[in-house]
Amino acid sequence: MISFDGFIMNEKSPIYMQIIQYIKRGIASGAIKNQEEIPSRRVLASLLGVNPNTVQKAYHMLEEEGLIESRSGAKSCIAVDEALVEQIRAKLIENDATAAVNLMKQLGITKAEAIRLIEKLWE
Amino acid sequence: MISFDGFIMNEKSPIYMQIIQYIKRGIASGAIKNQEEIPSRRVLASLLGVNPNTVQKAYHMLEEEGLIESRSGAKSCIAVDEALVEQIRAKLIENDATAAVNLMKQLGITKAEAIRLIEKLWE
Amino acid sequence: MISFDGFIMNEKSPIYMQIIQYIKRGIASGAIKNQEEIPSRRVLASLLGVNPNTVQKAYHMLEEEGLIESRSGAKSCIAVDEALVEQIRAKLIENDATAAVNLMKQLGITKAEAIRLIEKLWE
Amino acid sequence: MISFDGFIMNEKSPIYMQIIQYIKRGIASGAIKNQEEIPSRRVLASLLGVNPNTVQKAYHMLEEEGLIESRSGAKSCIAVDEALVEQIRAKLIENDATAAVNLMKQLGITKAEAIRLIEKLWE
DNA sequence: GTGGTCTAGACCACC
DNA sequence: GTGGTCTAGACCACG
Repeated sequence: MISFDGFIMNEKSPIYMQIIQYIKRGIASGAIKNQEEIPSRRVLASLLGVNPNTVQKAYHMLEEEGLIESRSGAKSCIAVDEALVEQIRAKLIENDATAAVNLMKQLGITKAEAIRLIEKLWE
Repeated sequence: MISFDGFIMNEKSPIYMQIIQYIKRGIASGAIKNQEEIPSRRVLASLLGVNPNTVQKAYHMLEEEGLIESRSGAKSCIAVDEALVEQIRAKLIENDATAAVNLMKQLGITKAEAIRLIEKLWE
Repeated sequence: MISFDGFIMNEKSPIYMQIIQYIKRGIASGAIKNQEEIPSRRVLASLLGVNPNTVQKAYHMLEEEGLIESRSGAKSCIAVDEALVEQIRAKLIENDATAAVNLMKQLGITKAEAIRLIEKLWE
Repeated sequence: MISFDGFIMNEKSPIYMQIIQYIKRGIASGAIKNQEEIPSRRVLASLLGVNPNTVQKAYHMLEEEGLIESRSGAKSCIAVDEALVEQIRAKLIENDATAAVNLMKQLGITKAEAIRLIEKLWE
């Protein structure tokens, strides 16, 4: 069963999108494995303090992307293969790095300073 | 006159909020100086390809926060105390970089790969 | 034993409601007679390809309306007074036919076309 | 502007579906013409006493079927050509007639009686 | 208990 | 004012 312990909700983006991102990151990082069970709408909704429909929307979109399999009355589970995992991971990494670069550029930092900062923070 | 060259719009948050964030970050980075002029609603709206009302909303909220003031029809930007600006800037940079580092670590990327990625994306 | 041969399921209303309507119409038409036996939940469920609980819900509501009664484990169907049944039937037929006529008139079909269509669809 | 004077809401099917049916029937019967303006979400919602979102759902599905054109900030209007109108009309007529035939069959009426009834009710 | 759908209200961007 | 989206709560069919 997927754990949502590390999930932190912010107000910047839609909740259902944050759930999608959390699960995608989990899959990309290997923390969430194929055929792993996901919490039901109600369980996750009460865990996050949101409406079950918000969770439903996230799950539905993940299902449309082929990352989840749902069967009415049964538990839903993750359905990804290795190639898909790698594809998702590559896309997420590029997005994260691009966003960070843009923010730092905007704050007037130089490339050299940025790299030094990354090196320092990595430890 | 404030430049909006580095402004990149996303669809995740309201546009007026993105404009506010951009100006706040500009002040923090020192790119926007005290008493510097800001584009009129119409000019910025046509520059960003959005509705003048959207720009108006952003300016109005900045005005309420005391970061902008009207002066005989034209608007100008008020920067806060220099030392404070630098302090805020350092904090923002560290936050951004830390967030990026954490996200990339979570996806299982190595430090060397991360730095190579940053260099490539910086142009 | 009540026959469900003519039962056609649609997706517009709840299944249990369709079962209730079918039995009520059967009583009105005289196709279902007083004290006639109804299929058990399981038999009807497998016949219609639905969940036994769905049939159970329909039977329960019919029982509350006094149209069905339990008798030593088996269920039987209670028809109301003969004259009343005929009266209800005439009214239902007229309603159905009037509704169909109005809909088709509204769509600009001629009487002759309508009759030809009915003949064709009747088989 | 499309009139909803003759619209009567029932509880048997979803409200948004009834709105769709009403508009489709209007198009099929010629009562609603191409390029005709449709009421805004709010106007129709307050007219029918339902939530604007329910109207929105109906309009959205009609748009997906290519029967409506929406432009943000502007009025929406009907967008159908002759061939499409005839296609919709044929489909609706068949559905209505089939439903009527099934209901009457279920009430134990004969084909001859049904046709006599239709003829009588048509006047 | 499970997932699926309908209705509702508030907020957003745009004209 | 317009259409579009997010969140919410209730109900349904099914196991």
